[in-house]
Amino acid sequence: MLFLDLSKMLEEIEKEPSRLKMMTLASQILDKTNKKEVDVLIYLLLGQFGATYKEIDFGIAEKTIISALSKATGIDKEKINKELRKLGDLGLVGEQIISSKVQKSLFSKKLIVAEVYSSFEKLAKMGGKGSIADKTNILVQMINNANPIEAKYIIRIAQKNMRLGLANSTIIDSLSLKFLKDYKESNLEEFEKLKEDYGEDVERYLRYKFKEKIESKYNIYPDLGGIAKKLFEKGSNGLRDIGITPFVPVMPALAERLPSIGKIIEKLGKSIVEPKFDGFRLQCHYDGKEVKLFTRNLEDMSEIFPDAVETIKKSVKKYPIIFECEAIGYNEKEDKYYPFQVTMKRKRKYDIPGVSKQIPLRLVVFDIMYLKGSLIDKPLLERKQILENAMTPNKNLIFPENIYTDDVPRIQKFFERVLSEGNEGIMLKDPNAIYTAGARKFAWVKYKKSYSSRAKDTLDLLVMGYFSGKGQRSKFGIGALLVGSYNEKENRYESIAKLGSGLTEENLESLQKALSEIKETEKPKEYVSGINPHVWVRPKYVVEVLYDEITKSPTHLCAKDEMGGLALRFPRLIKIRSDKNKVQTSTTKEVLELFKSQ
DNA sequence: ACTGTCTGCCCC
DNA sequence: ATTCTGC
DNA sequence: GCAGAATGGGCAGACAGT
Repeated sequence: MLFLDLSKMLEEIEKEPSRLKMMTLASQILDKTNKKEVDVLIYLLLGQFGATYKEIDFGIAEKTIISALSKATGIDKEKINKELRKLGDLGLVGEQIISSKVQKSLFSKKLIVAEVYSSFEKLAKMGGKGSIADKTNILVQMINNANPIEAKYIIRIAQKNMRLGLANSTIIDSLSLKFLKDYKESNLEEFEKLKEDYGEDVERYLRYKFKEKIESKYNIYPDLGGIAKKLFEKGSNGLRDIGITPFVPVMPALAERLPSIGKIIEKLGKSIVEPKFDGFRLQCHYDGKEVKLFTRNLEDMSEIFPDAVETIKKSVKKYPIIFECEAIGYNEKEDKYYPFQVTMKRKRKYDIPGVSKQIPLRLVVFDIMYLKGSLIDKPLLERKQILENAMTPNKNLIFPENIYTDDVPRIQKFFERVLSEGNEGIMLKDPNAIYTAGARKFAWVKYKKSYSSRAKDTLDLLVMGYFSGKGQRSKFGIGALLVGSYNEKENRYESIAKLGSGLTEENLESLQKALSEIKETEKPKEYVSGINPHVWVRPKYVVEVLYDEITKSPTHLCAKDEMGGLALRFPRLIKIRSDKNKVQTSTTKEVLELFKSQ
């Protein structure tokens, strides 16, 4: 397939707001391809390279692409940056620049989809001294051979962000639609018979059936390209032999959120309540010999946590097995867990043995998906029982404490105790629910302090500047704010966070109006900040900000004299406090006290 | 040999 | 991670 | 309510540049 033809079809999808129509358009692309290249096509649609669980990194992103674009077109980087801030997408910038440079070299050759893909594969493999220049050159070559539309999508592929408004779920829809059409063509008699039973809804019914089937396979074999290929090769039979397999990761179940314990119990009834630990999630596979560990995003971390591997080999008695745990750095001397920032240090390539010793991992095992066969369709209570019989706990591998109840005050007490022990919050689980692989369902609900509508953990912070936005936000010229606290002693404002979550279009519109009138060309002298926003503004506006935690920061400078810098974890806008002025900003002293009281 | 910048379907 | 928006 | 797309702090690693 010509890359130009694909690009034109992608543009159709991009313009289309209705997901049903996107599905139809995507299935038309599938109609034009074959079993040889369908996997590559699916990966390109998703803006991903290879199966979800073994994706390839490019090692290039915005800055390198800007260099390439500059080198390919002769336009200087500053100009490109300016355009980027205006348009909010490098792909659009590339498209615009190429289209304004009318004359295209006579020698430019037509791009082929498979060749574009393999160029990126080649680029991904490069490393070492001079490799950034080499990668840049590959991009330059592709851009030089590209039409404006092609350039747009090449750049977006490089960023792994296609901006089509279509992702996994709609691709699965389009596969099921394609599948339905094929089925109709080859089983016309059977189809007519079904039509007698189901009437005009027969197509929707069948498509939904196909979708469910593909989705359930995807959730235990997270490779849409591979699945599409099997479908193209053998039709629905191609999926028959896909089952949960040790060493192929399962899509993790996700938790919903609700604003109070009462509401959760209303929804779930009597629940299993466990602490929510602040480490990272690990999916563990073991066949009696080898152990493989996958993160929440299905990255293979087996080499990185040798102590966890040993723990599993020592404790797990039954296999082949797939189970799930939270891995947290554990301070043996003081018998408590390290904060997340410390556990994060374990995610490394070098000095693994040294840091393993310094920050040993404890595995808190909470679910099981496989033991000599799939368990994901069994209810949680049954899975828990199987899990506890499959391994022997010890100091490095434990089962979480839990209560089984619908008594809200009792859960509240449990919640508060668990918080005081340094956990993030609690998880409430429906004892009868299956393992909802790949889905955020009300089988599990998480509850943290910051979800409560009564949460008073907000700060009133000064807007010090703003950053231009990407995509939808670029039309407002604002993507995030730089906010800070007031240091009374030094009479200055100190940055504590960037704030980009929680901003509605209404917020953005009013901020755009208000901030445009107080722009400063230079950083105001009463500001202290380690990072520079695209635009500084005079001290004037105050915003109310919710957060989960105050952490020591290497980038923000709140309380820099006392602590070297503090920042907010998960900051989000609650409201613009137009009733407050800059004098009413929360002070650095208050922030320090809150930090110490955590 | 050191430092600063950029990157990561990073981890959360 | 949290949050908003169009469907 | 789903699916998608905005956005956060902070860590180690990989290069580029000096």
